[in-house]
Formats: sequence, C-alpha cells, structure tokens
Amino acid sequence: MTQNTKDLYQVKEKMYVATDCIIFGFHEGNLKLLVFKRRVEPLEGEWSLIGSFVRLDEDLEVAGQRVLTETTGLENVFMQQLKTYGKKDRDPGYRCISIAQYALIRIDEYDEKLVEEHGARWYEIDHLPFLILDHNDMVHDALLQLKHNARYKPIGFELLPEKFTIPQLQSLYEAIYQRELDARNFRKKVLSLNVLEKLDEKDKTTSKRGAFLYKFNYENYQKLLKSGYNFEIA
Amino acid sequence: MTQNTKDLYQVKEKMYVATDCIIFGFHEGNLKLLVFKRRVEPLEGEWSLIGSFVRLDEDLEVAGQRVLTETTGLENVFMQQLKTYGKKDRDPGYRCISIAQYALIRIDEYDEKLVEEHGARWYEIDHLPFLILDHNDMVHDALLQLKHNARYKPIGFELLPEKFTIPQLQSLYEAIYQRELDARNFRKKVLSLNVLEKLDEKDKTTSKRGAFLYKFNYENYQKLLKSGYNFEIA
DNA sequence: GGTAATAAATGTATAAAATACATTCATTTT
DNA sequence: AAAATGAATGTATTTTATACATTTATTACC
Repeated sequence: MTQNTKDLYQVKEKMYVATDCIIFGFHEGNLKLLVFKRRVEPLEGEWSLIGSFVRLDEDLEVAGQRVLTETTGLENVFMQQLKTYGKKDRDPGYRCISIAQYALIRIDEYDEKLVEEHGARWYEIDHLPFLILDHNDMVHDALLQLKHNARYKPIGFELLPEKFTIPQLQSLYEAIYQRELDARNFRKKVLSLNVLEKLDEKDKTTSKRGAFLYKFNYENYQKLLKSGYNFEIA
Repeated sequence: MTQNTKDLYQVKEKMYVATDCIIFGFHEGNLKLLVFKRRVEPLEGEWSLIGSFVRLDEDLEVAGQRVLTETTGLENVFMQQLKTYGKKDRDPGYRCISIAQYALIRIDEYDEKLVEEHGARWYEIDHLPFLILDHNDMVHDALLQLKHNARYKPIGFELLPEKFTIPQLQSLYEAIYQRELDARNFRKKVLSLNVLEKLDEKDKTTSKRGAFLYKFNYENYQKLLKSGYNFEIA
C-alpha cells in the first residue's frame, strides 16, 4: 500500500525543497564565508549561497554534503542543520522552501580550482556583499548559532587544521566572539578541559620560539561528557 | 517572469512538506505532551504528533499556528522551529519532509472539548506511548532543545499561568531539568535577574500561608539583555 | 658569537558566582 | 490556643572567572 500517513482529507500540495549551505572558513585570524556568483538567469551575476534542490531519493543531509563536495571537493565535512526558511513568498516565481545547513571547513584543505570553477570566493564575515533572497538572513542566523554552539560544543576545531597551536585556537575564538580574550586565562581554560593532546612538534610560522601543536582528543571529550562536566569556552 | 532562482539545469522535483507540532504543557509538577490518536488509515488508532501539510500559500509558522488553533483553540501560542526531518524514507508511500515545531502552552487555557474532539490527550513526558514514524525522535529532540533553551531564555513562563508563584516556577524547572533544585538558591537566582514582578496577591491552593504571585516583566527582560547580562537559570 | 627582536608560555591575587545547609514565618485547621 | 503546613529567608564555603606582568625559547642580524 502506497499511502502517506497524513490524513487524507487534508490539502496535499507539493512544493520545491532546496537546501542552502552557509560555508564558514577561518584564515589568518578572520572568519570567512564562501559565496558564489550566479551564472544563470534570473539574478545572474548576483552573489548567493551555494544551494541545490533536494532530490526525491536523497536524505536532507546527503543533499547538503553533495552540494559541498561539488563545490569544494571536500567529503564528510562538518555540517549542521540551521533552520528551514519557508515564507510563502521568499522566492519569486514559485513556492520553494529551503533548509539552511551550515558547514565548517578547514580552509587549507579545499580544492581551490573547483571553487573557482564554480565562481565562488571567500568573503570576510563582516564585509559580505548583498546576497540574493533571504540569504543574508541565513548567514546572520548561522553566525548567531555558531557563536552559541562554539561555546558549548567543540565545533571550533572543525575550522582549524588537525594540528593547531593554542594561540591559533584563541584567535579563532576571538574571531567568532568578535572580542579579545586574555591569553593566560584562555590557555588555562581550554587545557583544564583535558581534551587537547600536546604534540612534540612546534609551529614556527608566527614566532621565532615556535608554539607547540595540539590535537583535539575526541575520546577525552567523550569522557568529559560522561563525567557530567560540560565543554564550555567563554 | 516566473522563474525560480535555483539554477535551471538542476534537478527539480517537488515533494510533500508537512509540519508536526510537539506541544508541551505543565500540570501538577509534570511536563506533558499532547498527542493524538489517528482516526484514518493508514495507521489508524496509532498515536502521533499533531501535524498537517503546509499549504502552498502559507508561511511555515502560519501552518504551525493553524494546526495548534485547530486542535486546542489557542491563538498566538509560543512556538519555535525545532528541526526539519528529511530522511528519504521517513514516511512510507511517498517523499515527505516535515518541519517540526514545538509549542509551549498554558495547560489551563486550552479548549478541552476541541482537544477531545480531535482524539487528543495529554501524556506525561516520561510515559509516552509509541508514536508513528519518527515522531518519538522529534519529541526526544524537542525535549533536549527545551532543556537547553529554558536555561538561557525566559521561555519557561510560557508554560505557566500569567500569575505564578516562585515554588511553581521552581517545580517547572525541576520537571524540565529532571532534577531537584534548592529552594533558597533558586529563589535568589531568579529574583536577582529582576524580571519578576511581585504582586499583592497570594496563591493559597498549596499552603495555609500562601505564596506570593509574580508576573514576568518583559520590559525588564529587555533591559537585562541591553545591559549585557544574560538570562540564565541553571 | 653576541645581541636584539619576537611571540609563547607561565602564576597569583582578587572578585564574582554557585553551592550547601536549617530556621522562622504566616496562615489555616482543629 | 495549639498543631500543622508549605513559604520565606541568610550565611559561610567552595568554585570559577577575571585581571594583570614577566620570563623563555628561538631566530635573525650585525
């Protein structure tokens, strides 16, 4: 029997379902967003988030990952559903709702050529151009969500290379929170959580002395959660 | 020109879009959920969340409010988008995604008759029946969200009558967090936020002495936010 | 080879917030 | 007038957040 579970007497009308990706990156102390320039009418030449229609045989998350892979070459990227935008007139022409998902990518790993081919480029988060439709709203909401989530969940690490220094991590949090943090207190706090693993290597690109590299330790993070403590970096 | 803004070469397929409401209430110290018994095939007789297809000419939020009004008689209820459920096979029969929204209602205000007419009833949150499809997942996610949000935003008040006592508020938070709180510390904390307005009335239904009634003061809450402080009840 | 330059790394004292805990108070009932 | 009940209150202690200045390891330069 092929019958949906919604009541049959209800109005049933199909609509277009899209997904749009808010792609964050972090480079040289700045939070960045990947946007792309439309190459087809309507709105050709306008800036926009990268999106796609969701296919009938495709999970929502899969659709998001597909979009990301098509434009950046990256697979298994950190991505999280943000919100569904469904104002009836949000898209002129016909009814289309969009599930916005935000992605955090390691900016050093993406495929530059592929990105260029798609007419995409990185913008600093506070120098964004006007984006089509409600895409600026999406970015605004995503940024709020990122600020909130980075505080309570270890998602910031998704924006850094696998090996990173404490000053780099601090700089990332400063970019996300848009305020300066005290180096001593920051270091004390993150190390107290016991989720960073100190390596025997140093990064010497920013200082003569060099800064020790660390790795996020997922197992220890699980232990932290089980012990009832919370991850929190303010 | 009626043309959508997604690229034209993309696959465009329409699908059904529904919304499901996770309706929370609070009564006699217990968090409750309003569920309803299906009266039509398929899955007749099974318990389910209350939902509806979203109409082509209807905003998402409007659809949620419509569902709520139809079943409870309440208008302008507190409602917030939770998450969109979009696994390709979540609904047997045909492709249908659902935007889950959760509502907080004052359990003393709803229209009992209307609710009964819809075959609905209240269940305590930890004695829920099996619900169809992914509805139990939705409830689970909504509960997590409620726990989180009640801590950082003054949404708990949506579940209480307009006038409430501090012990009632405490009891609500105990139900949400599923742990006991210290009466002295709780009172100290909520009063320190300066968002409760003490009234000259007492509620004497639970004690001989009676407990003073309070009202949530939205203006003061706005002041709190502007002053840079955060609402937080742990 | 010594000196200057640079960012990394570290500790402590103070203030603020969270927690633990027991008694008195106002009112009603008998 | 005495008993019973839940409401209301204060303080000491622990934990956590904040503010702040110096030393260290290394490289580059003279």
